[in-house]
Amino acid sequence: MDNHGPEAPMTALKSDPIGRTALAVEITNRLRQMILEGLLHPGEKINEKALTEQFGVSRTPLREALKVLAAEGLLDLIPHRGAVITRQSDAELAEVFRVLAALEGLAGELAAEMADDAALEEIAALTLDLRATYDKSDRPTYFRINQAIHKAILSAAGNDTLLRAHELLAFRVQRARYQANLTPDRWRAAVEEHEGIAAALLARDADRAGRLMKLHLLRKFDAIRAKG
Amino acid sequence: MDNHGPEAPMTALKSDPIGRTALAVEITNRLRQMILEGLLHPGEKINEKALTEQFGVSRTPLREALKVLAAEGLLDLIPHRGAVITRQSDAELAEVFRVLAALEGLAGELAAEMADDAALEEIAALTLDLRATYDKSDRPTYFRINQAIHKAILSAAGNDTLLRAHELLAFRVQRARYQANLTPDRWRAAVEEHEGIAAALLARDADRAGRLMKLHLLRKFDAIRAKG
DNA sequence: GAATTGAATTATGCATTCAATATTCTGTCA
DNA sequence: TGACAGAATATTGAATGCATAATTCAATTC
Repeated sequence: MDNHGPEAPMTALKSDPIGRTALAVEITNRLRQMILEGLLHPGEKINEKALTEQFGVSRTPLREALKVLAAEGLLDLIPHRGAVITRQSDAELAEVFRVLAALEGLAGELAAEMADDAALEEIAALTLDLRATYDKSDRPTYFRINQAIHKAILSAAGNDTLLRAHELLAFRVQRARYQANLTPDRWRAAVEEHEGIAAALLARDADRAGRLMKLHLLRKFDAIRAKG
Repeated sequence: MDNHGPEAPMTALKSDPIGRTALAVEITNRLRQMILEGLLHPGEKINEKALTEQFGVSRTPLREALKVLAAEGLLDLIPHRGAVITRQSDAELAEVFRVLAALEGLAGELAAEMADDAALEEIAALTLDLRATYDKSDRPTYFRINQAIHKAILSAAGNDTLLRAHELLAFRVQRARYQANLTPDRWRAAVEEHEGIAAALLARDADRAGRLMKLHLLRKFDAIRAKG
């Protein structure tokens, strides 16, 4: 698996081979990472000067990075008053999840329609692994495999636009660290849902795969919300 | 109706009352408009100097605007080589439409679930108007009302995240001017689809409203593709 | 003692300047 | 005539500087 993770989103289509990445995109990625990891707290105001000193760059590329992150919805740019990390209300979290559910539903649908057999078998295999980690109560590995499955389905859909739209929204809920808590009931149900999805994919039942993916996301959100 | 249109997307949450908009956002909007209107052609390279002279500003705010538009997917930023208007292949158009269909489907679903009666009745009324313009073969008005209905449903969904995600993708297909041609058959079918959607909304049948909206979009795309 | 006004400070918005890379032009050679 | 090498030019990337708006803080007034 590629290990660049969220700090290098696939936006970088044609970055030149050697480490000659533009400062602005480097800063964008670093800042996004910091926000996602919680080093910068929602509601917190960003001080340009402090960051330029921390990064050792001038304000110009930093400000360009801020514009990009604002476009991604991670920051609010308030005229003459600077950038503020967007705070996410419960209501907004609900909004985002609803959209994510629709997008992942579409991913399931498209994966069932268009993916090649190998991709679907890989997803099925991962789902077996998921069950195994559940049986062993291995939470960290479970989370990893769960992420891998979702990513695999998104990829199998073969729609970069979908991938990008999903990525943007996923950034915004990642901060919620919604995976931190998982009740036994929810855990069991989630595994079963995944098995249902894998089955639908193998059966090439696009409609069912889509519906199950969507439901899976909505249930996941219900579980998060239940915790408060 | 508010008349700021696409040149002032709802990103501007807290713009200060008096006309003191930042240059960078002004330029962003102007440039986006120019791209959407086709004044800047896909594949065309953007010359910063030329644009700074045209707008009468320095390169700094212009470059910030370019970063934002690149984040929106309207431009590709190639290191040391400048910005290029993204050209949309047929494949990409198909991708975007698929996602748009999912998003509008969600909008229909949410509108049926959450909108207040007044909003739904407004949509129903607009749908009657739509039928009337169809009967009169008044294409320009038809297009206007059609747009208004879609916008009204999106708004009725009461999900700003959905609205924003939709807006971003809508920008990208707007350039296709897919409304320019409309066969008699397709036109009739579209009106009927809209009536079905309005009925589902009034019946508060979220599932049906969602499915019909999604289908409506997919059919619209089929019609575009048929033309080539 | 709390509130308010105005000066001092700080931060932001934009323009300008400098540096590095890419592109174009010109002359030479095959 | 066409291809190539190298200089000249243009363009992009980043830093600095300046103007303006916002924030802070102290002094004054009620």
